[in-house]
Amino acid sequence: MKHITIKDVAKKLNVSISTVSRAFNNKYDIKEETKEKILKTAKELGYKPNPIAKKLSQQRSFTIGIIVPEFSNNFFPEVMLGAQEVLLKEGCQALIMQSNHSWEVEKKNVETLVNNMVDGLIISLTSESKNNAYYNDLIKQNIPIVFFNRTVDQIKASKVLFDDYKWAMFATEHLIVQGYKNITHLEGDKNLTLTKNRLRGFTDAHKKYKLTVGKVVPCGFKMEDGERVAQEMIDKSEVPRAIFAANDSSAVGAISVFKKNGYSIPKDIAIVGFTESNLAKHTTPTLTSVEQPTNDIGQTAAKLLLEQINTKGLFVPQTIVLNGRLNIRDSSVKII
Amino acid sequence: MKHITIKDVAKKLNVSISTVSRAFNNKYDIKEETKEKILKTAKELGYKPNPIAKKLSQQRSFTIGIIVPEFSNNFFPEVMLGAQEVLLKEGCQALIMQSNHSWEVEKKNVETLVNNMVDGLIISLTSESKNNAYYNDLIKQNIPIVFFNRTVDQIKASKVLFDDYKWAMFATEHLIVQGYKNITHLEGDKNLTLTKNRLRGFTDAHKKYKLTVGKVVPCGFKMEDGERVAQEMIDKSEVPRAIFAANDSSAVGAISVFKKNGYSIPKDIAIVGFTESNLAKHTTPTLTSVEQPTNDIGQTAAKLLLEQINTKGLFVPQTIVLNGRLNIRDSSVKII
DNA sequence: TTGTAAGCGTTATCAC
DNA sequence: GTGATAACGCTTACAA
Repeated sequence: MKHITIKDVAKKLNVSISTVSRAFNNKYDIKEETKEKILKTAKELGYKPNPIAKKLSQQRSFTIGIIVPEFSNNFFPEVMLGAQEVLLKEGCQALIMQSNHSWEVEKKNVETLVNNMVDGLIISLTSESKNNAYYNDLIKQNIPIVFFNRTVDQIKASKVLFDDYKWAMFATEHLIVQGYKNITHLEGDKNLTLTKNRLRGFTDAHKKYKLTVGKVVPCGFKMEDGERVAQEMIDKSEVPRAIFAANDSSAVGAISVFKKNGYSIPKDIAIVGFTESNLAKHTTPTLTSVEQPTNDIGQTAAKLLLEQINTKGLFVPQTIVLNGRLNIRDSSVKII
Repeated sequence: MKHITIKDVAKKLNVSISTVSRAFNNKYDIKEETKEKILKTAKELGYKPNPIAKKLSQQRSFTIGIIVPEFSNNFFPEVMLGAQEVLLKEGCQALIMQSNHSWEVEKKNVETLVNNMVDGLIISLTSESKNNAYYNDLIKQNIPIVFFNRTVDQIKASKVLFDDYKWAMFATEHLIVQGYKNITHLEGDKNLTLTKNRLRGFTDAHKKYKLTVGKVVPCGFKMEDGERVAQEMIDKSEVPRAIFAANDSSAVGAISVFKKNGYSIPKDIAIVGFTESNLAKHTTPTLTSVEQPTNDIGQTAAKLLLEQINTKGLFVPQTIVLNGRLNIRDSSVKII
């Protein structure tokens, strides 16, 4: 497969390659007439600028890297879609990699992307990642990075966050005001800021209503985590009256184990999820959940990153917090 | 951010850049001693080969592009994981793009990847794609492509397929042998081979048992499609006794509408899905579904592609058909 | 075994 | 306005 190059176009028209290059990059003076002529024959010849050569020459790739822990949950795909919308408008391309919940893979992905000269990175950390120093180093090397949702406080970079505290509080409150006592929180992966914030929302909701804070059970974000924890609760005969789960996946996992063991939702156990997934509307009962503005998160992260890239250095890290919504469904309503 | 280059290493050691290059590419003669010396100081200096320059110079990228219609369903992420496993072993990297069910986006993705000098492509077509000519052109240009699952007959390339016919037949048979009559098939997106094959399996299962073939309703692969079709059935009072759905998503969509309208599954309507999703085990009732060997599909596609890349030209397109499994769950059992 | 130099397809800095 | 030409970082004949 032979690529047509700028040279072929130049030769065909008896102009220099620099003229052809100029025709494709509006920033230089060039006679309108020759420009059109070049553009026309370039199209005829099927010329496509080679981005690789452009990258090498410009030391800039017009590509940004996106690293997410997983694709399986539909949260991340939706965020990426949002990011791609704004990147596309700026002529940037997204290079997507998944770290598959492993810090090693995440680090390797970062290196691959940096070596491939991405202009910047949009990252949501794996649950495991503890290497803030690594990222702070990268940032010191002037590699633009924006983090979203899964991040840690110690990293000094722009961030797009969801107010997990506030919405965890709302979610818990929703259970409390309906009169549920003995509410247990299934805690997400530790050492993520969002996990701490959701926990804080959970406890503060109790405090607000002057209730003793419910139990907190380490769980995780996967269905299997929810299944495991629910099974443990049943085995220990410590099944709570209501649950505020780490996320929808763990909630769904827990629900299925509870139901299998004869518990009825919400009659025996009320349950609220987090991070509205496409599951929520289709489980039985339908799942109450906090909806995050996925598309908006992606768009905001991309905008922030592009801004940072274009202002080279003299920018201040920003943290933008976005709003959500509590979708109340059958899994949490009080049956009288 | 200043990258350390081959030059820096060469200067430091007073050797030529070609020697340094050779030290990193074992194929040339080079004194073991100098090689080690170079590798050592390269590491000290923090030298990382620049893949962009390598691509430009070698006209080969050691990157393969993967294009899928979507990430939302967990079928495609699992396939990609499988592909990445084998690619990684060969020192290849995967560049993933989603076409978001649009032929225009798919075409643009292909162009982006080709321009970025991917060594080959692994593609699952969007439902819309009708442009076989486009792909046949690409193949004529010697761009290695392997298609998986979603493909059309007219494209002359290697393919990794699932025997949709066989497993659709098994799925339908499973309903028939339990005594269900009046079985309706929710048909997937038209003009995909797999849709035709599933339909053929559906009809042939009926023929095998000398039954009149059930109704076929055009549906699609999304939850909304299932919801829409179920609602139409209810509105027209044409609710069947059993359903073989296009896939799990459409099955789940249909189930939720039926349940909302007072139908009981499987008592009133038995239902079987296709392409085991993480939903199947967690719906109520749990969903009978055909499980596809996702990881294996990815691995096989990647192997086929690498083989094709390495044998440049003198290879024959292969079609590999993989096997699956019917997971029988509550949604399809006969209640006596 | 090592060095020299041309080339990969662009962009960018000079002249003219 | 346009054309040479030197980068960008690497590979790879060909010489030495």
